[in-house]
Formats: sequence, structure tokens, C-alpha cells
Amino acid sequence: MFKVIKYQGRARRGQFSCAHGGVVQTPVFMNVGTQGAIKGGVSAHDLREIGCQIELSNTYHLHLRPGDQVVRTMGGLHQFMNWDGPILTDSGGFQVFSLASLRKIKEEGVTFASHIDGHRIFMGPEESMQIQSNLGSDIAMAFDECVENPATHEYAKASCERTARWLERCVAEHRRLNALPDTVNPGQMLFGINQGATFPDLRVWHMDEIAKLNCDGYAIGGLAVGEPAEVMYDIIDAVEPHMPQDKPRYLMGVGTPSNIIEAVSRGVDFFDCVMPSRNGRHGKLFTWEGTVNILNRKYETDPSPVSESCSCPCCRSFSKAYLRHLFKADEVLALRLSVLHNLWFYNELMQKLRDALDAGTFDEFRAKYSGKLEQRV
RNA sequence: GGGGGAAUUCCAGAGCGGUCAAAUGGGGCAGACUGUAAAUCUGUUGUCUACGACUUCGAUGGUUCGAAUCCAUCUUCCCCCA
Repeated sequence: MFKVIKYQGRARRGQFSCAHGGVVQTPVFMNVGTQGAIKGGVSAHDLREIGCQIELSNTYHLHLRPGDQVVRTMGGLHQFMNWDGPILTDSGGFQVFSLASLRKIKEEGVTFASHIDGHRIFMGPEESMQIQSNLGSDIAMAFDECVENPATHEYAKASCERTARWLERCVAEHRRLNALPDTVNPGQMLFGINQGATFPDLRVWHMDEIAKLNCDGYAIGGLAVGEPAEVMYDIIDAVEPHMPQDKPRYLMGVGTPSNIIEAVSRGVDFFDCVMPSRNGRHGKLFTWEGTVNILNRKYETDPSPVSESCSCPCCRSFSKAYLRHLFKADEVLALRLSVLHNLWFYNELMQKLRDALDAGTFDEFRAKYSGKLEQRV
């Protein structure tokens, strides 16, 4: 269930709820735990503390390890990782892109050589739906092909036409699985994914096609794969008018704080990105004052927290000098604290966006922060 | 006391007459990261008035057109025998 509470321009303040329980306030950032854990030593317990509303995991990775049947046996992903909030599972479509050298695409689906041991695995729309059903996530993503950038119009057209056909198969299989008496999460929703590379005509055609299938939500995929941010914004501008108003919109894999602010201004409700966790592990920390590279020598004896204006578990207790030392000394605590900090920041960013939308001050918020949060302190 | 070995750029450690400002690690410094094959990857790391020049390979003195590389002496460390 999704409803828009308020519009400011095209920006939307909404509420989303799923059968499993829990209301998600949008715009929202989904914290990425690909393998059922946030990389860097962050557990579901920590997610609650840092204000995460919804978690994202991955079909391909959990299918390989520990295996979706194992997760099903353990009661589904919620119980397995002890997270009772909403979970969205990505379909494996991104791995068609990221593991390009290890896969082969056909009409039926994609054959991967496992990145772990090389064994062949086949994943098509039906398999992806089955795996996500076993995982018992609240939102399943359609199996798509995330096309690399740059792509030719010819390839992008053939690919998004196939992705459209795949969606029909996803919808049918998803409906069948949800109706089974022993299905893990009978209320599981399905989001369709728009593709079409950087070609507005393909994007619009594809969006119109998949909108007919009446999915529970729609995502824009295949962006932030190397194209300039302006191109990404142009694509959102082109596609957004063709997305159902009463369904959540999810911009997959995006992005920087400014990307998110800009996408919210264009009517996007859901986001996810590896950036806060990955950059955190690499010592790059987001703050309201700009980004901090904690590895820099200038912080060697800096007694202040990463950000004076942050109340995260790291900033509450530790100095920049200490965090830098932990990194230099290869202590895992460095990763954990940094990831907690960055995720805290992202969740707080979304909270402030929602507050601004509630207060009708989104434009001011955007003017104040867009394009500025990535600058170095 | 006798015999043997070694000293290389921040560290470890290659090099054994020219193609050596000197491999490779590590450390240092900086950068990248957008539905996670990422606790990863990339650049850089003698000095300068910098597409060239200058000073380096324990010290000093030699041999040679040319030495981190060969010789002599010295210094320091390590090993073995007494």
C-alpha cells in the first residue's frame, strides 16, 4: 500500500506499508545488506539504532550462499537475519551488469558462472521470483538486464524489449508463487523496473509498456552506471510523467546525497546505494559540512568528532584522531564505526528531506544542500 | 684470539661494470568508489630554478671511458671455531 501525503512541485512525501508490517515513510533510503548483513560489521540490531526503515538484500548472492532454500528453512530472511522491518530483494538483474564477464544472456534468462567457484547457474524471471519467494522479502524486484553505459540504441532497444517480456513472466510467476499455501510471505509485492539506457524514447516506451502490468511499484534501473549526473536527471525527467502517480517510484542504486535530493525533486520515493557503506569502509565520511577523508594526515591529532552536528554512535563517542588510528591499525572497529556513521547520515538526510516536505520548505532545503554535500571539508 | 658473511633510497629486500634515482613488498602521502566479485582499486613516494639537471647504494681512497656493482683500508653488525 502506498499513498502520497503531500506534493511539493513534483517532490512527494508518502507512506508505504507492506503486509509483513511496518510503515515506511518516504522518501526513504534503503540500507544495503546484500548478503543479509551490512558490510563492515553492521547487524540488523544496529540498523534499528541508526534509523533504518527498510533493508535491501540480493537474490543472486543469497541464492549462491547460503542458498535460498537454507534461508527458507530458517524461516525466511526476516527471521534469519533477525530484522523485522521491511525487506526489498534485488532480483539479480544488477549482477547481469556487474558480473558481465561471467554471464551469457538469452531470451530464457541468464547463465552465470558463479563468482565464488565458477559453477554454472541459470537465472531467468521464474528462477528469480522463486528465489525471492523463498527469501520471503516484502518487495521482490523484477528480473531485468541492467545495461552497461555506453550502450547503442540498437542494443538498448533489444534489451529493454526483452526486459519487458521478462516482466510479464515475473508477474505470472510471482502471482503463482504468492498463491501457494506454504509460501513464505504471501503478501510479497513486485516492483517492475524501467530500462532503456540513456535513450528517452526507449525509456518512455518501456515505461508505458510495463505500467500496463500494474505492478506494486516501479523502479528506474540502469542509471548511475557511468553516465553524467545531468543525463541521469534528464532520463528521470523523461520517465517520471509516465510512472503511475499512486505507486512508489524507486531509483535503483542511487546515489550521492545530491543525486538523492535531485531525484526527490523529480518525484522519486525510494533509493538504495552502496555508497555510504562502501565509502565508509574506505574512510570517506559524509557530513552536513561536506565529506571527510578520515585517512588524511591532517586528522592525526584532531580531537573533534567526524562531525560536530552528528549524533551517530561514532560521533557521540570518538574523535577523528581515534577513528583515523583505527583505520591505520587495520582494526575492524574502524569499518563498523564509519559505516554506522555514513548510514546514520543517509537516514538522517532522508528524515530531513521528509521534514522539509512536511514543512513545505523542500525548495530551500534543496537550494541549501544540493551539490554541496559532496564537497571536501 | 682464529675463520667466514653482510652493510642499498622510511623499513624489508633485489641488483653484482653501462639499459640504475635503483625491481618487488611493506609503510607514508593522495585519489577513486552510485540496484556490493570492493576491509577494494589507482597514482605517488631522493632533491631542484623539474620533459632537463643535480646529489645518492656504510666511510675513505683507488681501478675504469664508465662503479651500488671491481680493488684496498677503515667502521659497524651477524655467524662459526676457540
